[in-house]
Amino acid sequence: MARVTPQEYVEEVLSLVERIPRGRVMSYGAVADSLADRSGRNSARLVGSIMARHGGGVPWHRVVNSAGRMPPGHEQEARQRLLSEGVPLKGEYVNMALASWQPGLS
DNA sequence: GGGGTGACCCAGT
DNA sequence: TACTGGGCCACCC
Repeated sequence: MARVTPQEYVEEVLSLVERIPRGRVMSYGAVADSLADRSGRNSARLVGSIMARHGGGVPWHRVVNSAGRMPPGHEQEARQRLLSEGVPLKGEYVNMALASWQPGLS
């Protein structure tokens, strides 16, 4: 498969995150999986690194880990934003069963 | 060139 | 619920 450059991969990740609808979320792993075919990469850890470094311009709070936990150091802000978008929360976690989204889904 | 680190994930214990 | 081990891949010494 085509193995895009690291920089192109960053673009792919960011543009996908931008497409996550209000009130829905995606896990790092789901993002990695969705881009796997196109990018030749499938590393949730890499997506996490990318969000940490380049997530400033996208709705980063709509990306959480597979358990629905929010990024360390930003729990408060993320929780606040998710809440205002109507994302179903279970205490400190996002209710992934209800909020998870993936491209192709309406 | 080599090794540690991290906004991760999954299966197993 | 919590911890471990193996896999992942770019970044920074």
